[in-house]
Amino acid sequence: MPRPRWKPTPHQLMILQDLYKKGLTNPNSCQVQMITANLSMYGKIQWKNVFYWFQNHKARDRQKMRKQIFQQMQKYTNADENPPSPSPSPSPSAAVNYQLYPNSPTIFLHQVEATDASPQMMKYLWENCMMRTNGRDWILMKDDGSSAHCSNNRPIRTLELFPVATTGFKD
Amino acid sequence: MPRPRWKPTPHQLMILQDLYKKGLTNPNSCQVQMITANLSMYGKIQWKNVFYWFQNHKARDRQKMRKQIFQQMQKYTNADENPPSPSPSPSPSAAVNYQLYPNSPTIFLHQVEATDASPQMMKYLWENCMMRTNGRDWILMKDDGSSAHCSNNRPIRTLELFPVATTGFKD
DNA sequence: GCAAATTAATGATTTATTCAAG
DNA sequence: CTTGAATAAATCATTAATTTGC
Repeated sequence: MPRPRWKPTPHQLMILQDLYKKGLTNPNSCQVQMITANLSMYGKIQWKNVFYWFQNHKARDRQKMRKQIFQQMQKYTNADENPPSPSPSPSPSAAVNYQLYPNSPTIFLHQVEATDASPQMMKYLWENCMMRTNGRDWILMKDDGSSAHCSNNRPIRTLELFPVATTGFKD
Repeated sequence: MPRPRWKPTPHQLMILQDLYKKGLTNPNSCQVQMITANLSMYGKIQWKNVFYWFQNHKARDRQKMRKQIFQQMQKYTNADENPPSPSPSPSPSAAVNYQLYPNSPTIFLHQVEATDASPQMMKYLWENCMMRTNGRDWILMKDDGSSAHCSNNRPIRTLELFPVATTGFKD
């Protein structure tokens, strides 16, 4: 009865993590679409899977960071014995400077360099998304994961722009 | 430079409010799509406009309610003079029972009856969405509002199912 | 009256929390 | 316990009301 959840293949996961590490933490819908298209070569995947992955990854990264900071603070406040440093007070309160709502500016792709996510993908993302950053499309996919062409006069072509040759990766 | 915001026409607004009042406070994506299709007869509109409208409307409804409750509490605590009722204490703390995360169950459409949003719409929503409540689609539209057919083998037909005759409403 | 200045509404986004599968 | 999925809350940003000084 319950629909099975999507589970990224190792290769898909690696690409996602790589993109994230390279600075793409908040992809717009166009970028999500491109990523989805690329990753779909390695297994069934939908737009929303990618979308949620970035949402969750960012949130939990942040969570982890907060937790660390909290632990640091506790360490400093609890341990009355030799606070590790007498240098100009890297005080606990400094840690609170962690910015909660940075209103993150659009991440530009030149922050993202060559990656497992193929240079072609980077090129495509740059040329087709960032160059018209104002014209964000909303791109749709059917829930069953079928490739759901979204034709608005001329269809949006995506997959054929990515390398089709095998990468030697096993899923 | 800034893209203009969508503004519901009076008729669109009336339909939205009507649906909301009738109990449809949390439409799923399929329902949003159907509503969008219907409303697009009365003016340019996109999927996300409808989606956001319900999100915001619900949130601000809730906000208003909380505010009222707060004011009630203040009234009771500040005014030492004759608390209006001696009945089994409709105490302020009772108000706090307001459920923050009700994990709202899917609103079923039979809660929604004949409405300004045309019986056809209701029928369609029921037959095409609720009957396969597990198969929520993600439906997409281009950001420019163009009608962006989403063809997955057979195209999704929507508009022609709604009445096209004028309703006598002025936008 | 009537604009410039403030404030209230509300559309659009992002972040935080919660639910639930595995 | 981890993490995909979904909803709620917080925030940003633009437009409409409204106020204010002339």
